[in-house]
Amino acid sequence: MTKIFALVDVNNFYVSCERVFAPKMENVPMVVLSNNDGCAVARCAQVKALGVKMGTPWFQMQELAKKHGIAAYSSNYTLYGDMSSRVVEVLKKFTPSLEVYSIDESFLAIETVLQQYADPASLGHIMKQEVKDATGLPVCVGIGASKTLAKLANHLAKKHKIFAGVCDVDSMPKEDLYQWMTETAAGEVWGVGKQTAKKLKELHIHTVFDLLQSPPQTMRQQFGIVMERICYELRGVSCLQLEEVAPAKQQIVSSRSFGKPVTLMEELAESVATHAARGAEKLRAQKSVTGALTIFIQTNPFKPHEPQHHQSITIALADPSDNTLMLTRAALKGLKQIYQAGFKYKKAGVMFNLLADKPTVQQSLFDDMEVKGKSAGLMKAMDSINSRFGNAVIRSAASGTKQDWQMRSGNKSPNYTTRWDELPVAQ
DNA sequence: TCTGGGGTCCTAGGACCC
DNA sequence: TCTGGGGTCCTAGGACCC
Repeated sequence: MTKIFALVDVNNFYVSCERVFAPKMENVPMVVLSNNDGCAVARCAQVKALGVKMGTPWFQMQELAKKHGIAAYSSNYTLYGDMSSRVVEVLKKFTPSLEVYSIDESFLAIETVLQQYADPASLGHIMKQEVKDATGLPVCVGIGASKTLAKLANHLAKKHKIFAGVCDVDSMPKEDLYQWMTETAAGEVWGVGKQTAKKLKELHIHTVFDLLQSPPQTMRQQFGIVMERICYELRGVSCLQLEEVAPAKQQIVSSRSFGKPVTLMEELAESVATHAARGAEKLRAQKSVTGALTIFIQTNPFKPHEPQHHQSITIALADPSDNTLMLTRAALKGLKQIYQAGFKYKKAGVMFNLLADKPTVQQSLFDDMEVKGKSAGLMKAMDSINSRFGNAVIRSAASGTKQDWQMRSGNKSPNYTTRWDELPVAQ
């Protein structure tokens, strides 16, 4: 059966969540601010129209805020997480084949349920209405033969009123789709960021339609495997599967910027200990243990004239653990190694490396162990992890570069080997 | 001891996503 | 004065081993 993907995405998610509980804000221009009320992480439609970009520092938009009466809310991630789950519950009633892609987006495989509806767009409109009724949140729905096309459709649904929030590029006449693609910049495509868009422009690829017409194999040579996949996906060849079961995290990070610069070891220790504990909670929530953790502290990169100190250290644990006390102790031990008095620190955090079979040990600390040279240190770290997890696992699963894989598997790509064989020859 | 090529593994960092 | 937090994947190139 031909695959059909739907992407359901909440409009201005954080702002919409706040508005559900503050209806009087419905028509007031507003933003939601990051931690420490530092910068805008969500903007309503009106504020977007004023040209305020994602991540704009709040202090930089004071004048604009005064002029247009922009309200600012501090973020409440517990609320957003809860609202997110409610949306997913509503969508799961349509099909269990659902991938929660982010806090405000889900992909659904809808080909098996389509016969119950007049057409895909009708299904989209019903989803939209049911989410609105159950949660109060407005969503847009994009429908297409690949995830990338569903993303593109969702973009069109959001941007052009004519779609009324639901756009199905799969049922659309080809001339119409090509017209929309001609009117949409290549940089809007999922996976094409700023740098890539710039490079594309140099090759006179400006619009989505231009990109569609570029041969995938050629694009692979110029941009790599990610771009090749994008090109196929735009042509309706689905290369990205629905991931219904969220894979376990490969790393868990807890970090925060400080409201004010921090110079004292004790204050950093307090922060690092908190992050270790938070990370440990996340670990236990996904039933994982970590074999190594990285502690990092940073000065303010926005003040390049001030002395900068970005330092991190990775510690291999004697035993993989999810224990708060153990992890906190290790984190503080690491902090002591990298802390230097006299710097104004602006951020601190802890990262857990979860891949027992693919450890990332940059710099290891071993008591009573003289490590000569980087490589010797790494090998000792590897050996110490090997001895706990078993050699076979680590050695056989060691990561490979593209070149390694090409040699091992006969010039196939590492992550898409099975899929690759299924791809039809491009027209 | 010197020399070189091929294979392997890892790091660092870029780019992207929300 | 004030500038988010949490992720993934890919690649170039260095270090090392045989």
